Amino acid sequence: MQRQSKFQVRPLYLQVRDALLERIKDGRWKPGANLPSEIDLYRQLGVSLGTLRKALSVLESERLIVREPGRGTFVRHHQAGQGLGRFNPIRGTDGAPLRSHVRSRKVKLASPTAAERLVLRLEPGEQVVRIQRIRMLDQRALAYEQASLPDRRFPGLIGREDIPDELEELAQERGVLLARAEAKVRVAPVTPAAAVALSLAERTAVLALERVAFDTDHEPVEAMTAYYDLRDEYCLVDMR
Amino acid sequence: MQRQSKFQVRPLYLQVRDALLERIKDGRWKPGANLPSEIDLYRQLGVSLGTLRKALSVLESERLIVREPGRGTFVRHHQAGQGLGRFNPIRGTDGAPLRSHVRSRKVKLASPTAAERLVLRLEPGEQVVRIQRIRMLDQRALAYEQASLPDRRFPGLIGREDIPDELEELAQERGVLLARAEAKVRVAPVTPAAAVALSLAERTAVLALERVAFDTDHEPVEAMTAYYDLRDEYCLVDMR
DNA sequence: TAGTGGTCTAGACCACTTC
DNA sequence: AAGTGGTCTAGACCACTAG
Repeated sequence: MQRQSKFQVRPLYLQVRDALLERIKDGRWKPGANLPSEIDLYRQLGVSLGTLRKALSVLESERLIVREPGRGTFVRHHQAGQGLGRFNPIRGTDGAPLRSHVRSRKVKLASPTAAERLVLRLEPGEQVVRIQRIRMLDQRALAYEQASLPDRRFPGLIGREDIPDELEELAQERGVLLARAEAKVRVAPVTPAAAVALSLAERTAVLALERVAFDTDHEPVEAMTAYYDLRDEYCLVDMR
Repeated sequence: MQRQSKFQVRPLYLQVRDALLERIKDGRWKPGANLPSEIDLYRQLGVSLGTLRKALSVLESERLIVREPGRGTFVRHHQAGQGLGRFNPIRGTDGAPLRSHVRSRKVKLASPTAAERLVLRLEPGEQVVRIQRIRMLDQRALAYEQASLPDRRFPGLIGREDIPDELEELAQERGVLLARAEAKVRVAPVTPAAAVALSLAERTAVLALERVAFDTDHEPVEAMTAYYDLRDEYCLVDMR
């Protein structure tokens, strides 16, 4: 590691963060794994305890690790079956993430739209995997969504029957570390396909959500468009 | 200050944070003011530099201060005329906060609804100040909003002509430190009053936003309901 | 040139978990 | 009893800003 010098250098604690992140990315430390203790780590890396701890704090604030006093430090992992994940803002009456299930799922390879090329930063000729889902809340159709992922990054999805229904699960399976997602929420008439899926009259006004998810390198991972037929549910926005 | 002991004690750096926050709240350090240097502060408080810096980092992450290397540490303040503030999620086509102006403004004292009593945690008999606004984007009516604030906390608003149009401005004027806001976004038919204000047909589906803003003590400050007639604008949700 | 915040170190003690 | 992460200290050097 390179210490601070009179030349511009990424601070040591960020270099340490990067080095630790690398070990998570390359699979040396898998989701749920227990990291070495802080003492082992700072000796191993040849930095001071304070610097190591600052690096760990960054990873913690990025929600990539969790620290448990007395127990250790662990790579964060997505728990399946917790309802719509961290990157879906729709909440139930009680404010909790919705526990929906997917009824219909279609997967196909396609050429990206101009919008997808842009937000997913695709090279000319790159294809996308499109996944269409109908999400149910008990017996009611809640949402019609269409997610697009770069085929280059998610190969082998086409024939599969057991594609995860949550972005978080799929990302974890592929070792992709999600960092952030950004959604644009609008009121819009349902598209014909969504109207059929949700059993709504044509052009009924629904909540339309366009989401883009990014990984720790700020690279776009998925672009999703979804139409929600909400009753008491709502889209939660938390501002700090 | 009380150091860590074998009894459960709020960590020293959080006690320091509280002490510094107190000086901002009581007006000793006003918005925009330059805090004493870190050296002065840690000597004055009788803690180590590391502890003081940790306290300042907390305040910085709470967006209450800004630190500028080589210049100093300052109490954050709201700049007027920056468009809809930090606690409004509506964005223009370019992703920037909207620069709207208020055309009509009505203020009155009222008895709170049951919902307001709940979210604003009002004592029996407490009154609210209700502010109705029509927000314009150039010549177009963009939003009809109704904000309710506890009269106890914001006295003297009733007769005034120059009530700030942004929550952030009003809070700053009263020395209230905003920390967080939470909004529920739905698709709903416009209310009759909003339909008139926005020149929409009755029961047109619009984006309805219910927002509650909290201060640094987690006390509710304002409850707002707004109806937006959006064109290319959208509600931005950032998830981390 | 003096003053500011940012980084980094080495070492101590603490509360908590686990065996 | 051993090991973990959390807190706290004292002191050093750095880059940057402003008079």
